[in-house]
Amino acid sequence: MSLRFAVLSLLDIEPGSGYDLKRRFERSVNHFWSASHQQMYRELHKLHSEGLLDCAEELQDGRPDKKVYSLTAAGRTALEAWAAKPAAAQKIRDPFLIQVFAGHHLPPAQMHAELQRHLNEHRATLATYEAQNARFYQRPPEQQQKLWISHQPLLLGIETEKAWIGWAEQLLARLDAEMAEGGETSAG
Amino acid sequence: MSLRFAVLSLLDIEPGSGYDLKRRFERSVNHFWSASHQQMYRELHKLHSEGLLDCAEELQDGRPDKKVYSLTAAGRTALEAWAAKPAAAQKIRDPFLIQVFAGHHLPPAQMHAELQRHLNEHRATLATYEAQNARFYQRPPEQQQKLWISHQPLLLGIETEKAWIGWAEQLLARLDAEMAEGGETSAG
DNA sequence: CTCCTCATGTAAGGGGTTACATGATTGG
DNA sequence: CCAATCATGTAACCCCTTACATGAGGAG
Repeated sequence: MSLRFAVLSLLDIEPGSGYDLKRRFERSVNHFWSASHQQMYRELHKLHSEGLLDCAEELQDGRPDKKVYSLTAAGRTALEAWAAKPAAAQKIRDPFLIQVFAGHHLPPAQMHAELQRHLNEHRATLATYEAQNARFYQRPPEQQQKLWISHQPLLLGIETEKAWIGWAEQLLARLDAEMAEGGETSAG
Repeated sequence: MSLRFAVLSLLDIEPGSGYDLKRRFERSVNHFWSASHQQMYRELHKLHSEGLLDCAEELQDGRPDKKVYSLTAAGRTALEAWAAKPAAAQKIRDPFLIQVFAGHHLPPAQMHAELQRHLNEHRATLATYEAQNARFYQRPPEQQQKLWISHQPLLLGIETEKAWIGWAEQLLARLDAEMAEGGETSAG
């Protein structure tokens, strides 16, 4: 039920094709939602068949034709109704944490390597978030004021990544200590 | 693919029925994974049919009989193999953030109320996590040492909830300012 | 008498992933 | 020649959610 409203939200800002949407997902809402192109196309067909979207075929030469979707009045109504509807709070759901939970099945050195790999990934996503954030603050002030609420999820993404990184660093330090202890010949 | 290993991890610690597992999920791994009883039963059947679990029917009187599952040698092998297998880092995926992103469709007062509701929920889950954490530190030291790695996901849960709460408080403050400004008759 | 706990399941539908399929244009 | 970009789709499968179904025993 969430994807359709993410799609409606983006098409409300600016109409576009499935292909366009996929890229806009990657560039703008990636920090709280993602979807494959198949999901996009399926959802667009559904929304169109339900009368929430208009579809205009745009013929191009040198390039494949595309279908540009935009909200109908019913689509806008549906979006507004949903925006006001209370939703349940989301909980973490991270497969890697199952691995950590079962971490005693792994030698500390290997656990350390895995964690380090994840830490690098999270540092990289933090960097992209901060770049996006910096770009936001380079926009003209009136745009910043208009878009400030849409910008808030990115700030949460940044804080969450920082929390993850802090946690991983502390865990790595502890694993280092554990390995040093295990590797010692006598002293305790 | 994740549920099966969460199930194997818990049954590796102690065998149990589907019903048992459901409760153990709620009490112990709830901060990073959850599942309904239907998922449990389905997964247990599958794991059993694949030879990763043994099943012993335990007849009880005064209560319904139960099926107690435990790992086979193949199950333990599968669990260990999976524990060593690199997994992709998880990204946030929160429907509420789509609502925030589309927040301009909502009057600030209503947005404020919704946020406050979510904030309360997150504060409540933080409280339960901290209670769980306190209980961990009341265990005997040798258990703490043995289980320290399995305890780490809870620490991440706590940090993540704190980050969420901090973010929401800052957003609420900003919404307050916004509403005060909008409610003023002249001064600005 | 009603609700809760214990204990297991079926069925239907929605959401998401992965693989396969097509076909022109541009860049190295 | 190979790869990437633009652009849309089908098919199969798995995972998750929700609703429905059964039935005994204990607490209020």
